Amino acid sequence: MSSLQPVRGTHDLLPDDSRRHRAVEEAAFAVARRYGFGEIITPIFEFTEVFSRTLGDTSDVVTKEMYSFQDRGGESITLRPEGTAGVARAFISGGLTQNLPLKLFYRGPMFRYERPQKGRQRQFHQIGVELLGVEGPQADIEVIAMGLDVLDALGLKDRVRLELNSLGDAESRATYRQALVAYLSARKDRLSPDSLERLERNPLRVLDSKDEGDKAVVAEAPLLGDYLNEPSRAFFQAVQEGLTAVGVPFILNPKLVRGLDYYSHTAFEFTTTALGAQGTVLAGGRYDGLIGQMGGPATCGIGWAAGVERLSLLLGEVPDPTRPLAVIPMGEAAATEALKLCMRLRRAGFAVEMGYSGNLKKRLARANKMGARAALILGEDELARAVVAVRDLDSGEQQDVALSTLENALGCYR
RNA sequence: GCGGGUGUAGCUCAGUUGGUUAGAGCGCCAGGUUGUGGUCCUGGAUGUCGUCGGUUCGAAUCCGAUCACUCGCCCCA
Repeated sequence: MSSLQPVRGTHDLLPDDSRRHRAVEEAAFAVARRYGFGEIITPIFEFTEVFSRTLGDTSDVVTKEMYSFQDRGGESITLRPEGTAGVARAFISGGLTQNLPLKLFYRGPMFRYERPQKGRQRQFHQIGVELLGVEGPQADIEVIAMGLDVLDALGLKDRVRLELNSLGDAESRATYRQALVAYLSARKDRLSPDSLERLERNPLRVLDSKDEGDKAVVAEAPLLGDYLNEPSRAFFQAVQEGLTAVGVPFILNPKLVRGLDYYSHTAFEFTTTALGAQGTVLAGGRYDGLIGQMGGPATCGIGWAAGVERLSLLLGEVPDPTRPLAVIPMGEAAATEALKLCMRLRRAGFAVEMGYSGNLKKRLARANKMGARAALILGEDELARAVVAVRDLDSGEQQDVALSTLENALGCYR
C-alpha cells in the first residue's frame, strides 16, 4: 500500500523492455494476418461468472488466482486471467455467431494472483488466437502451424519443441477418467498428498506430477490413447498426419493434460528448457464444449495463447530501428534557427533529435551514442552562408549542404 | 499457499574474525587551449548499506520481523 514500489508481480516496461515487448506482439500479429486473422480487443475485466462458469469450479485459476472485486453497482467483476473466455463471451453477445468461421487474434494484459517467479507475474501479457466454427482437423493443423510460424518469426524455432496429445471427445474423456480414477484409487497409499488432492478435483493432473512416487504409479497407469473412441482416434490421427505433411515436427506426450475444463481433442504445448519451471511458452487446444457451456449456440473452437514476457526473455536485445538525425546548434544566434530546422525536417518525415548542451565534442558524442546517422551542425558560420554542415556519423564524411536543398540531400537518411 | 537463497552507488559486484572518513569496474558529468564523435588520458558527483526493531561501548557485518527479488513445489503463458 505504501512506498513507491510497484505492486508485487507487476513491472514497468521501460523503452528497452517495451521495444522487445512490442516486437513480440507485432511479429505474432503479422503472422496471424497472413493466416487471415483479425484483431479483437475485449475488455480487461468481465463479470466474474464469465470466468467461473467456463474455467471450472475446481481450477486453481478460479479458486485462488482471480483478481475479483465489487464495483459501485454491486456487481462482481474480475480482471481477466486468460483470454479465451472473454473472446467467447464477445462472440456470443456481439452477434458474431453468423460469421463462422471466425479467426481472431488478441493481445493484452492478464491478471493472476500467484507467487511471482521468473516468467511468472501477477500482471502479464499474452498474445493469442482463436479459430471458431471449423470442426475438422485442418483447423487444429493450421492453428498449431501458425504457432510455430510465430515462434519462427521470433527466431525461437530451434529453442522450442512441440508436445502433442489428444484428450478425446467428451465420451472418451469420461470413460478414461473413470478408468484412471479406479486405478489411482486402488493405489492411494502410494500417492503424494498433492496427488490425493488432484484425484478428487482433477484426476488427469496426477499424470504430470513431478513427485517421484507418483511417477512410479503413473508409469503403469492406463493411457488416455487407449481409451479414445473411434472418431476421436481418427481425428487425432488426421491431426498428426497433417502436421507431418506441413513440416511441423512434434513429439507425442500422452501425459500432457489441460488445467482448464473446456478442452477436448487436441492439446499442445511449445516448451523450452531455458526458463526453469516456466517452460511452457505457447500452449493451447481444442475447446468444442466452451461456447455451448456458456449459453451460446454449440460452436467448436481451437486456439492458443503465448506469454509475451516469456517470449521476451528468450529474445534478448532488440535494437532500436529508428536512427535519428541530430541537429547541433552552435552559438546563441543559431538556437532558434536550429529549432526551426528540427521542426521543418520532422514535418518532412525525418526522425530528428536536438543536441542541447555542451561543446561540439560533447554534442557529437551524444549524437553518436543515441545512434544518430548524421549530425547537422548549424553555427554562425553556416548561418551566414545559408548552409548546414552534414556529417555522416558512420563514415565520418562531412560536407556543407545549402539549407534550401536540405530535404533532397538528406534523402538517403529518411 | 508451502520450502530454500539473496537485498551495499544508475548497473555488475567487493567489503577480511562486528571498530571509527563504505570501495572497484562500467555508466554519468567536466576538462585535455575557443566548432568536430565512436579510441585514449585526467578529474568529479552519487549511497536512508531494502525497511523497522533488537543485541553491543560500537553493526553494512550478529538476531528478529517486514517488504521485494530469486529458485523449487502448487499451477500455468
